[in-house]
Amino acid sequence: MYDLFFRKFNEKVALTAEEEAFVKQYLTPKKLRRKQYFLQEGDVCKSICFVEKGALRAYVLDETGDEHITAFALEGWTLGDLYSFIKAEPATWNIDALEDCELILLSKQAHDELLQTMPKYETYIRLLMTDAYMALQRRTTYMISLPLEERYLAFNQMYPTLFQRIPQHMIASFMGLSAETLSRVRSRISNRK
Amino acid sequence: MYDLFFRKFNEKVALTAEEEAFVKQYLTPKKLRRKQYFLQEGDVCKSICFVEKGALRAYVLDETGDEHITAFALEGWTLGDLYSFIKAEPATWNIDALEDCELILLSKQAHDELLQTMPKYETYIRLLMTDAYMALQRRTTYMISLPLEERYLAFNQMYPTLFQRIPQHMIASFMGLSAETLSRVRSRISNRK
DNA sequence: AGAAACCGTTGACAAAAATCAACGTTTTTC
DNA sequence: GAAAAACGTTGATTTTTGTCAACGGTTTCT
Repeated sequence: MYDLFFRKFNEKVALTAEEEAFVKQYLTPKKLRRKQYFLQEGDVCKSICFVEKGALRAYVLDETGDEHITAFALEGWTLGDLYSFIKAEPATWNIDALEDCELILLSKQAHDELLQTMPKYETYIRLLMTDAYMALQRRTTYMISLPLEERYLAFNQMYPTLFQRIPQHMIASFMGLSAETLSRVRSRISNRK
Repeated sequence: MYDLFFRKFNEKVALTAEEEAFVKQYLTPKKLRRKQYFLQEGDVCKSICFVEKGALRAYVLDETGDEHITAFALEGWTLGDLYSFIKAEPATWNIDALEDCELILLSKQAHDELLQTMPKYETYIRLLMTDAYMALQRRTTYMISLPLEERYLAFNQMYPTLFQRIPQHMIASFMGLSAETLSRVRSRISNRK
């Protein structure tokens, strides 16, 4: 159940068996069925979740009620409305399960206590944030600088597993496009050769 | 010269006078004239810079040679091609000075040593990364979910000083728009009332 | 197993944004 | 201090993207 979580943790910061056991005390497993919410807009994001199994998406609703997907999370990724989590303010994101999920939750309280008591946890979080920031920076750079077809190819290469598993219209939403436009971009790409 | 740097540092993590002196050893001041490069695409980003005074921008060039601004930095902000800095790979960003600048440089080596020797520095970096990530997340959320006029207003509110100081066509580039489109968006907003 | 919902694609059309060109003003440069 | 470059705006036009509608083929639900 905590397998992947500690595998990922150890990739960043090596833990002894005792340290793993210590961290484990603070974690809460949770299962989520497809379409269930992990977080709803307006609620405070009290935990961030690590995905052991399954897939999640985060999205916001605009004034006309349309969904705009802001993030995905597959196995090995961590997701939450970070702003809401850190500042304890109402979330602007909704997060729900695209598939049945096994999650590992880390509450704000657990997070704060671990930061206080365990330097290795702080290192883990620092590296997690750094990686997340670099990935997001790359994504925004692509968004404003690459034409559609190159952008699709770049994103596809950046998140290959994602693009196989997630419906196209959600990829479109994630890229800020209509489903029809993405479909046409894809057909232009296949007709290139 | 190091005034603002330590002010910002202390806002995140309080330092004693001795600790400040210790950190100061690792810092290098640098002046940059308007239009000078801090970083050029292809070079490795060997330092990140803290802006004591002045303004910088980061941008990428597309296949047709057009500039797309990915980030700005004013007084109190830290800037660099983080991916290049962390991974020691060639930068994809260019960074240059929009005004004469006084910068404080932190080299990769200094960064690594401070991380090893000074837990408070790691905390500072963790908080810096967290803040940067939250800001970037908000920016991307606005990018894909808000219509142009609301997006302009939201960005304006998010970076009020920036919008006063930076030419409109750079704001447009930062928002992924042509200068003409932004100009029309602005005139639509003023005609609202 | 059958009905309903979902998915990806295509076509026709409308809306939005980019492009190109020109302009009067500032700001910079030398 | 004069020339050149940069700036923001506007108009006309083209290109890109969104929208609406329809379709056949899944998958999901019960």
